[in-house]
Amino acid sequence: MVEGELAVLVRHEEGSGSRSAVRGGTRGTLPFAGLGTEPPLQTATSLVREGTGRSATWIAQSATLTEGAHPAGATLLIVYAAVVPVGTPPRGGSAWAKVSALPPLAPREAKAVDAAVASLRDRMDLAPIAFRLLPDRFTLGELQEAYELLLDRRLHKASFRRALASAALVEATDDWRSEGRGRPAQLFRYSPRRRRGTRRPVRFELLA
Amino acid sequence: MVEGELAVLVRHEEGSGSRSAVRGGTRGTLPFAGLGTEPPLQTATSLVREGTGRSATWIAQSATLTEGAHPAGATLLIVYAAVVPVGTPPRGGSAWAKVSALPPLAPREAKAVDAAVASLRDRMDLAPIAFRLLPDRFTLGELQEAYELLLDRRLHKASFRRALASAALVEATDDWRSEGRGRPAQLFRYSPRRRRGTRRPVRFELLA
DNA sequence: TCAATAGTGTCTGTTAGACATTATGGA
DNA sequence: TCCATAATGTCTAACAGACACTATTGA
Repeated sequence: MVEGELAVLVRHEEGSGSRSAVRGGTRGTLPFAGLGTEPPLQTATSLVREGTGRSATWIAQSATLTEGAHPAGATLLIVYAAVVPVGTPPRGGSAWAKVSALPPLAPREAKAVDAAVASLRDRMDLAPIAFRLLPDRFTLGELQEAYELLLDRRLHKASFRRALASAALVEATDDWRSEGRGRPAQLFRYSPRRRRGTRRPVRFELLA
Repeated sequence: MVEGELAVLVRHEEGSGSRSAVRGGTRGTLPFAGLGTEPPLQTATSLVREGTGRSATWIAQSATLTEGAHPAGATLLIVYAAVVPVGTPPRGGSAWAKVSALPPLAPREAKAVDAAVASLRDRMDLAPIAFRLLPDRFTLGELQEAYELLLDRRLHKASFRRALASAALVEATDDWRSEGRGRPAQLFRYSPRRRRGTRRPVRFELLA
């Protein structure tokens, strides 16, 4: 997450002659490794470590793509979506690129980004992904922003906090953070207490 | 769907000597084809046609597995979940096997079934999967059974119908079907009218 | 007439969203 | 003091689930 937007780790290609020069900026590539003997989940985990110096706070397979060209010449691309907290600095010549302002990517890599973002959105109400985007301690405003980012819509503040409180997912700390003008916000920690209480009601409205 | 339960198309292996004889019944294999030049979605679509003689009413990629042995010796298995209406007869030596009573499968194929079922359950409220399990015309009781099967829980009849009516997803036909004793049930057709009306509220309760 | 199943009407507790108000800091 | 932001209390409309009831068939 960068400036309130989802961001992806990209490595900008070395300018290898005029061939790789493309209108709209330098080309980028996503973290990639060939399929070896180890499980691909382990490979993905290592790629996160190499690119950020820390472990992902959430990771899952998103899709497997076969259509479109890939820079490394692979015939098949297993896509993983991994999450690290906001503010994690990139390492090893990589950089964060907001998903709304990606550098030019190979067609298949652009699809990979779409699939990864889609899988975050699809799974966010089955896994605490929003919390994984935040540091250990956060304000409720920050948490709501993370949810709004993943849901791609505005939420009602009072409703959001009521539902959060009734789910007993966060624990207040004694610290407050002052951010410019207004009243300081209390810092919270993710500390789930309940176990799968209510079941979600059937929702027909989302069906085509 | 067979007898109110999800079922998978399996081909029972020929008894090739005592080696393949396994306690618990003959071994089975899932529909499979090697990765060729065509997109795997197209391969999956063809496999459904070969196994059922008709096109899938819904299909999507579920997972890509690398761990565990696979009968055809593949190093990697791209799993697709496809749906056909209840009552579709198997073809070409295949048979329907209820997911609760599968024949012995290779470890990776057992995982494939789990992944396919999980992807149906995960996506059912974003795609009209329950309707795809039913024939063109169905009773509301049958529809509710399909939903209960996918949700793995009982639903309240009046609530189910109220929500369905307000979503304007089905259209009544003039036909009724008498099934044994009681009052005949009216037949309905899937005929969605609304387009993404209400948004689903944030659900914290499902998060660990 | 009885039994069994389909379909509905009504009530109630819960809750999402709107609105207003208080709390607490900086300028 | 004013302003900006956090946090919270109250009201209301919507709705899920419970229950009871009517409707319509076969036995």
